[in-house]
Amino acid sequence: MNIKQIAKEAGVSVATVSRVLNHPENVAPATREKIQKIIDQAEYKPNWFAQGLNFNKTKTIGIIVPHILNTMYMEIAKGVEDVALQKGYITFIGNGEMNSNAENSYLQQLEMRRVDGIVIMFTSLEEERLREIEKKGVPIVLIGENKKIEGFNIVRVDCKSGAEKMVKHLVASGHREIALLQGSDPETESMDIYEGYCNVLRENGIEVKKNLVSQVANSIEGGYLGAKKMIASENPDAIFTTSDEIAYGAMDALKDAGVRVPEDVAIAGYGNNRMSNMVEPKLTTAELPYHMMGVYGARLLFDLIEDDGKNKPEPKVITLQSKMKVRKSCGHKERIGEMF
Amino acid sequence: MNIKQIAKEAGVSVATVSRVLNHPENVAPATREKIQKIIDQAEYKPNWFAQGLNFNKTKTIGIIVPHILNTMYMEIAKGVEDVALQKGYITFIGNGEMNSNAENSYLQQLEMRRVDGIVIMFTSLEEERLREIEKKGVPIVLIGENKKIEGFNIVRVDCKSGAEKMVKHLVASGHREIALLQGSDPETESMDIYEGYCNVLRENGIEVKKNLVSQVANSIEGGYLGAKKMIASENPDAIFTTSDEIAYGAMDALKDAGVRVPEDVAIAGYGNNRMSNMVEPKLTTAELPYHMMGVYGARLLFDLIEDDGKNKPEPKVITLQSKMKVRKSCGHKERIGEMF
DNA sequence: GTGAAAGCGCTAACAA
DNA sequence: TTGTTAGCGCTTTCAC
Repeated sequence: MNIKQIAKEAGVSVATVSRVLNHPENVAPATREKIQKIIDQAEYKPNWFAQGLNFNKTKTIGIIVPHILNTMYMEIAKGVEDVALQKGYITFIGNGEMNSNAENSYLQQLEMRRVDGIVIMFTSLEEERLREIEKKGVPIVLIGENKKIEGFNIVRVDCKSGAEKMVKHLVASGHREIALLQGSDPETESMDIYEGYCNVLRENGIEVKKNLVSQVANSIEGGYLGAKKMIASENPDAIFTTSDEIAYGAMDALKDAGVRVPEDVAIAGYGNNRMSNMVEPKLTTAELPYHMMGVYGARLLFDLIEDDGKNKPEPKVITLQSKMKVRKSCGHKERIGEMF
Repeated sequence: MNIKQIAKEAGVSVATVSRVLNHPENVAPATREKIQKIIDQAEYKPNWFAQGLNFNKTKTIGIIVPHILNTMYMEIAKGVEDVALQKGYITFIGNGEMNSNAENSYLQQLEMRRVDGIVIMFTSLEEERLREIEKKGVPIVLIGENKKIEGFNIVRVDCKSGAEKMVKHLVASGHREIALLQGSDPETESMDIYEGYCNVLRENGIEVKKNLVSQVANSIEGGYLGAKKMIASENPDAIFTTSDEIAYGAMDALKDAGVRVPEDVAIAGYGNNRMSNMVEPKLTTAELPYHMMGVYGARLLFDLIEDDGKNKPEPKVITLQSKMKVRKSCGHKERIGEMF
């Protein structure tokens, strides 16, 4: 069913049908209703391609996530999607696979398919590449910081102060030998956490010991191996990790080594994964506002998309804060952050 | 940059340019190379819409998942995506939100956007609706069974025999008062598990007690509440659940009630979530071949897409088996299914 | 208020 | 081997 058939059936020209679709106010009520009725009962939908060819808009936005199996990224994506859907847009979710190759080829696909905008999370792409896309008129918003990239609209989390809160909590709980298991990606976040960690230790007159800081893979396995190695040579009384997954692995390593958590060693994570109040003991961690990150990111994007292009506004930076979730793994008596 | 400009620059007609794009073998090598060079350095990409208007193909497939935040569904989706990407297709992932309304509106979007095929997981849609889409020429493949729907290509898991294996294991471990916490969706799976559960009990001369079977929400919370209620009135020595999430909740409820797992009550789940060997005690469960479900689903779909349409083959049903993961929550001595 | 027709960028049938 | 041109389905300008 196409516009021609509708026109024929209604005894009007295609132009008139097109008008009731796009500018109904310019059509006489009687004709409009007659045509609309035919459209409705034929369940006629304008051809997507033909429309695109004219409008050059797809009402589609692309999202690139570092990893599709990571719930936190998907929560951000859902935030983006929620806003997009509400605006009548649909989203492509692409798996960045944590490497710039995959990101790149997905980006190319999105570009080819003429998406109206792109949200990229924790990208490992070069600034140069992003500029290229942007220059072609496709607005880009970043979620998650990357120190090597500047001048884009971005939603970031203040990891440094998040880490500071956490380390302060550990120090206040009597810990002094605080180890840091640092995941390698996202790099910027990890480094910010390191900074916050150092700040608070120094403020409290605690020496930052090189041996207590260790780089590990950002995964359960990475945490397991990192913690195992750490306790083999050092005697931390607390372990702070840059992700909850690392913390899970660390917990398991301690358990296997017969070290009690939190009695012997406290553990604190970062990210508040869904499972962090299911592990035993429940994990103290910092909650990131994932969904809101997506929502804000989408809003930034739509500001760009809906911009008439005349005024080139300064790129905006939205900084969100994380929130402490104190649970049992740090030995706190109360169990804040209940099951539900 | 469009095909006309390329043609002009190369001093040929648009047809020739179009040919080097689509049927390069029909172009004289010299012209072909000259044109190709111009295409390359101009980074010319054919207009998506114009191509679509001619081919009426999008090289896009739609995936509808029940819930975007559920890793298992996303793993299946990744299986689909892996195959699709390899074939040069890109995927839309749509959030079904566990209800047919959301599924429906997403489906409509996919249809409008002329996707070449659709994979729907654990759908709650009516068969009627699916037929409609199919009739419009969009191939559909189902992943996850729905007893109310028949006659589609489908990938399913043999949950009944999976449940039988599990209950046999529980019985063999000396349990007789085996409770079943049954999540309400996906409904068919849940009912198949129930069937398997009954079968094995009967085979072993164990009465199926109504009070030991309880319907709960398919979530951690559902499991928590269900287990809490169950142990308030009954004395099960094992609890089998239709999902790992329910099992997590049940574990927590027992813990809160001072009941030891597995010493007092064994717990077995279904699904082998990523966290199931991180909870304490590690959860005995059945592993479903998520990724393969997606891969097989995609293959079925591409069979349909690539079909010339002449022969209408019988819809295929692919049945996959789950695999026991025996861990500590059932009191088994060995810890099969290690950390990694 | 409505219709005729040009044009969006491309493909492919037909002609040369 | 290459060019000319109709046509994919729609929107919109320009006339009436």
